[in-house]
Amino acid sequence: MKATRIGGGSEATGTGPGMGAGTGTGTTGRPRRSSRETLQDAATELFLEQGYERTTIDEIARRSGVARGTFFNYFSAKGDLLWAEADPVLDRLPAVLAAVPPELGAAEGVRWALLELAGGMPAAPVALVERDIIGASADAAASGLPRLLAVHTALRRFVTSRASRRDGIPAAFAAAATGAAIAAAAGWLDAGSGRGALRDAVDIAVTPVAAAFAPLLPRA
Amino acid sequence: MKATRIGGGSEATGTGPGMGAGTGTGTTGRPRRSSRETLQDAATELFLEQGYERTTIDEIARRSGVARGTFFNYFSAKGDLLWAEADPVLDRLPAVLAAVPPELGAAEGVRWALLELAGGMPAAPVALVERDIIGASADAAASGLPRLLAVHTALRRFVTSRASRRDGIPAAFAAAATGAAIAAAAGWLDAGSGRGALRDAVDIAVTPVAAAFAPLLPRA
DNA sequence: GGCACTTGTTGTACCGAGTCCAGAAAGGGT
DNA sequence: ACCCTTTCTGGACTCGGTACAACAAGTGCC
Repeated sequence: MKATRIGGGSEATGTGPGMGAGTGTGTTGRPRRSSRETLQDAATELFLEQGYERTTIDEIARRSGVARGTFFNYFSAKGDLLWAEADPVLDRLPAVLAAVPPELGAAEGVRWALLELAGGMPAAPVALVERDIIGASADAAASGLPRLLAVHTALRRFVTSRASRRDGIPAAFAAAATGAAIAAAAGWLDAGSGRGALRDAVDIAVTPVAAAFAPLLPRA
Repeated sequence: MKATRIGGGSEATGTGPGMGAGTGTGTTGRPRRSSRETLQDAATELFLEQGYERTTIDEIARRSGVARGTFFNYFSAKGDLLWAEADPVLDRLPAVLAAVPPELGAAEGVRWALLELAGGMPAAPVALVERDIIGASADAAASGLPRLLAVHTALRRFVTSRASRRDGIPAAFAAAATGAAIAAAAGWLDAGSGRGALRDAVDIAVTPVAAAFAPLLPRA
């Protein structure tokens, strides 16, 4: 229950204690009165009404007709509300990296995995559909840091495993690719309704980075 | 006194209210009893003794023989203690970018500015000389986010001003360069005592990124 | 129906970061 | 002496997050 959360990959994405339906024995114990979506909806309402920072967990719980403590059965932090849709996709990154076709080099592999991930992102992810919410609040932005670190860590591990190189290049490439991908995602969110596929935006941003580092990362 | 801190560039680097010595009229009002260094030293001691998270602002203030509230006259947040040496350098970035030789393109200009900045970084920056302190703590890592955003914002502004392009490429390049530079700095810190110049590490990491994006960022 | 067992919910107490503010201390200038 | 400016102090307050013990509400078994 500590889970320093720094390189783990956005734990607590599951459905709180017990994982709801579909876990082993299944249906024993007191049934859940609330649900993730209930809290999510209340929170989104409040965020749109009065902004992220000015909304307290107490209000969210009260509007959901639930005790404050119960909130933390479903979300481990206030900021997790903003990543409800994105987290399941991000959590797939290590698995996707493990599934990278073996004929690809480290750089192409990273690009492949990021595009794969972007393709799986729901069309309207995150409660921050109106991204002004997160953009305007340092607190909200801070909730993105663990995700950023998780992506970076996963990529770095993959790169160092696939390319035999011991200097700073693998980490630099991982960080640069992470940055490019996130910038693409941010721009895609900012583009609003008329935007195209996230995958294309990520492609445009990541491809040059991968191309630049590919010759520097010889096969392991 | 609000200073949302999200795109500003690590404000509150100055010496609290009044800026100490050297501001206009100079020496009027009650003289400062404590100083930034006093608090800094007490904090560093405590961080090394018991770690960053387990050290409270109360303890730092008490060891410095000062009231808790006084701490916030000198640092606007606990995390700022970790960036005392680095912040003044980072704050120079906008000015350095403004001084980029006009014959350089956007990509080369970013590289030039980052190298310039890295060259000015003190040899043992940040209280996190032993970076385990920050690496192990999500809270401590979070204090780096505003700095990261400030760097990214400054670079993005420079790139969009110097290269006429309206799609996601400028932001992607800014983010990739930021990531590469930070990865280099992190690796340099991890290298410990036997490390070379930060400038060289940043050079190695940023150059491929700049080279990749240079052809995509035609002169304005 | 009654019993154990499991799990979710509640309420409360607690901690630490950060804000706010009124009032006291410590100077300088006149 | 008396103003003026600035810092320091101490306390009250908000909010996010943790911990925990008591209670509620189901299931399965006898």
